[in-house]
Amino acid sequence: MFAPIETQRAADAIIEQIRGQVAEGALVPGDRLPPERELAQTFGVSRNTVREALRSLENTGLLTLKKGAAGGAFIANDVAPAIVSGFQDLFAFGVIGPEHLAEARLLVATTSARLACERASDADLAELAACVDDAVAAGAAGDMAARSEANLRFHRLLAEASGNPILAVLTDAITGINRGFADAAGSPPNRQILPSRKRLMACLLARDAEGAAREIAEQVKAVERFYMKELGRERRPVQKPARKGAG
Amino acid sequence: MFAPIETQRAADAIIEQIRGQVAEGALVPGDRLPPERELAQTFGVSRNTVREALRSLENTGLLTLKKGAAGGAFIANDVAPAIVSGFQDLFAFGVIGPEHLAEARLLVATTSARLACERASDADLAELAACVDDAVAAGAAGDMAARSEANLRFHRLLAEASGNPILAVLTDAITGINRGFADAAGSPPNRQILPSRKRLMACLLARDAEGAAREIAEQVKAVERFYMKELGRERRPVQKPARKGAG
DNA sequence: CCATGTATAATGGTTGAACCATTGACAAAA
DNA sequence: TTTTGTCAATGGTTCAACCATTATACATGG
Repeated sequence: MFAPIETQRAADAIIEQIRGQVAEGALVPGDRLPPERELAQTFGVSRNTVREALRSLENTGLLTLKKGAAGGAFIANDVAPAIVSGFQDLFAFGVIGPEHLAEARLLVATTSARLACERASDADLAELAACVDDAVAAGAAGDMAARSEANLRFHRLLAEASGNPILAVLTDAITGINRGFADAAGSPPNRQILPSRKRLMACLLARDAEGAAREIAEQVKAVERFYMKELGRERRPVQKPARKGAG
Repeated sequence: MFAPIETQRAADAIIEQIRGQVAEGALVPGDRLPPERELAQTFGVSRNTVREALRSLENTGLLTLKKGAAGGAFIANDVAPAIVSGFQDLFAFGVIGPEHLAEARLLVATTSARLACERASDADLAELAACVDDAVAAGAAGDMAARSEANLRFHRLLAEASGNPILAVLTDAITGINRGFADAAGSPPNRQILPSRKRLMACLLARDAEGAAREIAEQVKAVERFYMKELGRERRPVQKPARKGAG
């Protein structure tokens, strides 16, 4: 008969309104919101409350706050970092384990490779090739950090070449978590990676989707094995724990 | 020679510290942070600054703020909603299009089905079966909203049964965006969905991974076609636009 | 003894005013 | 023309106060 009362915080209501305007397309990337003091008047709240809302939206990547004379709150569409840190949080909490990560990485990488075979433009392929060259050069120069960075970038480029931004975001998320492992364990030697990359590039150029998927799957698994060995950490296959209902 | 100066905002530094404690495992879900007033003293900043940090973390799902005597800031691990809304933002900005969504949905659903065949517990299968029954009952009762909800829940349960939480989160994200379509177009009739569900359940019980994947793929595609027809919206296959480098 | 109500204290939610720091634009001076 | 100074706009932060909500302890009445 009667429903429980739920009051909404002022800042949340502001967040909702701004999100709504974005969803409707009334606010597009690059647009600038009125100054905080003006927004406070418009919404009929204090400036602190407005700030809480703006800061939260900035934190999720929806806004960029710039100080100074021509500053203000600008609409950005750089929300990928929020998704990435969301996955990182899930990992930190143990909701996602290394085994889930490995499985997802394999899935995303093979799918990216398959789709990239169908859709990669010449420019994409050139970028991928250049990235491999960078890794070679960095390895030759002994710059391990740069080499590792190039190897991670390769996955990102491959995902972009797939034409599906969702895969690119997921690749970022997975890489973001895996970077911790890479920092701790170092990267596998180039002699383990580079031949695979060469073969993969050949598959991409030949538009051989299954070959490309197989190739990157092998390589991802090899890197997994390397981490496992280096860290002595057990990255066992997914094993479902007992669940709420029952086994 | 000299590097540009970058000052970090106080609130961001606080966010970093709290995130760090969570990542280290020093803070686990359920833990309670000191009151805002105390944190302000500890960090040597004003209470408003502390609040900005706490509010941002609450907004990402890392914290839950409870008011009242035994209230405070509690560590939560409910970050999935943040990931979901992140994807919704990407969709609102047009970074992700319906065609990307359809592709991802197909991928996630088929993968979930395959893995669920290997790993689903009896309890999982029972829940899935019960969910199908719910959809039947809701359909018979003419409660379209409940039926639609049950059908979406089926995907969620299937992803959970896969044993990989990443798939569950992605399912939530995709569902979150798709819900908009479902609200606008209504759901496909049960006669289109239910036979497929029955066949899928049979595959799951028989641990027939390929059959299950094929079955849900067909069904997802059928739903896509339904939306396309109902909304007159063109959900065309992924077609890469001209890119930065060149075509 | 138990149920009910009531005061109290802890805590987040909000306010308003003030000041600082940064930034860009424009004017003034060299 | 180039440099330098000034100024106004804007976010960043602080402080002090008060309100609203909640759990708990305590008193009150049956």
